[in-house]
Amino acid sequence: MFKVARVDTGDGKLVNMRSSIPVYLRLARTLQERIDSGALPAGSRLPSEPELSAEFGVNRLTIRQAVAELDRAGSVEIRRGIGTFVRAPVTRVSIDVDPLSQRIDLGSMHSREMNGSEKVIAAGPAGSAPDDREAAAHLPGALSRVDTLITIEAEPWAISTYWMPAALLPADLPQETNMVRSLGLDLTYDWRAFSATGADIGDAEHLDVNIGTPLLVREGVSCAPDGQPVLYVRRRIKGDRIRFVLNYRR
Amino acid sequence: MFKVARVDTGDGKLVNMRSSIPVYLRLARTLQERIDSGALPAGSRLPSEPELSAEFGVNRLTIRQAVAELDRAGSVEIRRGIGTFVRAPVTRVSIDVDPLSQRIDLGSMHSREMNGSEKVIAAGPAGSAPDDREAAAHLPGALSRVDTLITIEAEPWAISTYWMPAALLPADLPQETNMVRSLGLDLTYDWRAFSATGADIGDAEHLDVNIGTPLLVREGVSCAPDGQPVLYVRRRIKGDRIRFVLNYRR
DNA sequence: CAGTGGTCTAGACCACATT
DNA sequence: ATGTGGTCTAGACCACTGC
Repeated sequence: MFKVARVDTGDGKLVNMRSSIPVYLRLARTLQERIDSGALPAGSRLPSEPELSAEFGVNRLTIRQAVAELDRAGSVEIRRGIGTFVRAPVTRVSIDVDPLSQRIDLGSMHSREMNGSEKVIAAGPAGSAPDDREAAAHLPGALSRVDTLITIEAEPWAISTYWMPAALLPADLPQETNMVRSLGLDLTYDWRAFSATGADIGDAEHLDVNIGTPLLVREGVSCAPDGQPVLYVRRRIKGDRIRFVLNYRR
Repeated sequence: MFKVARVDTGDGKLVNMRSSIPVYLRLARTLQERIDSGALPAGSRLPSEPELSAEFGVNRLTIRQAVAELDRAGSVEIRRGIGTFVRAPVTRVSIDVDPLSQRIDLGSMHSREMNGSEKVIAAGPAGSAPDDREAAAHLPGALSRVDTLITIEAEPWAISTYWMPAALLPADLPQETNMVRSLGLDLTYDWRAFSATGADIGDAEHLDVNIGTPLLVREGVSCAPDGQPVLYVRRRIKGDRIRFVLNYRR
């Protein structure tokens, strides 16, 4: 029923009836419609792969391809050994940020009675990696680089990378730390930027997500009291976790 | 050479030497290392799938699985019928935003001498979809909803969804428009938020990207001069395209 | 035309979670 | 033990690109 329509050209060869849209995509759409229509409500289990394979008359791999699309779209959650389930609409934690001072950060999570920590993954001199080179465009002189993993409630939440003049990196940086505080400077924001990216292999490993998972990127430069830029930070945060809110209401 | 190590248990059965990390992931890492090391510089073509299949002694499908990971990680770009190429580091368009007034938006692209347009995809009353329900939490009364596609230099760039009290939707909304202007109100920002998400099936279709592609989400509520919230906007922007910069320097 | 990546099949076995 | 999703193979054919 969901097979590619084929016609016999007379010489015994079978040719596709070029509906052009591949089966796995039509399948993904069909399943998404069942979700949207309520036939498969949030939390419910999809039929197993062999069941779907039988129902639609296509190979199990084709089914898997369709379900993988729904997974990437965030419509379903695949649990190995158990089944595939319809996701409930995400609710993101909102981080309120004053548009002017911005003095609130992920650190504000601590004040939310959430059990968070920041641990150093790697520290050392910056090299010639693409991101090292970008950092060099924002800060003067030779740079050091520190990578940290922010964990909240025992779950990895974000990866931060800090670049700073080599002289500023504390020699005795503890493995568990609050980077900004450990620099011992009163920093002010120069600029901050928001963008989105997919998890690369390293991100995926540390954050325990699939490669390509959407991440919210927040980066920027901070200045020392004398106005000199001394810190460039790039933070990649699990995209489905968080929302930065800027309030303009007076 | 890259095959799963197996041992004969004596009864003729072969059992995996549980290196536990699947072949396709080890392959992806190997290829990523070749990219990072410069052995495969930006712009260069990877060996074709049959070539990689022969080199590593694994099935072509396993190769494809590895390359697909690199694609999702943004490391390579697959061009059908041509080959797979190492991506250059992305450079994003920076949109400067005054943290206080924020009176700049995607509309600022027009002033950048870029050829942009906003076209209506759909318009009508809001239903009970999850996002419709969220909009209802921000605005009073019965809502209308307008979906638009923002195109710049003939390439789809962003999808916007606007919710507003039904009375406010212009009856003669042109197919090509500037939504905010066509409301004919002097709006001020109540709040704006940034988050990240993966493209769903509809997003992917309109933006011409793969399902799950990271998108930057910018949403918020605007108020009429009398202070009443009258517009809720949610915009999904191709993640690798753009960066919102908030400047704090005085 | 030849070469590239894209889709699909049938079948095997594995890893994980529950019963 | 059973059922779920995860990995891998061998082989076929298709769709697109460039020569």
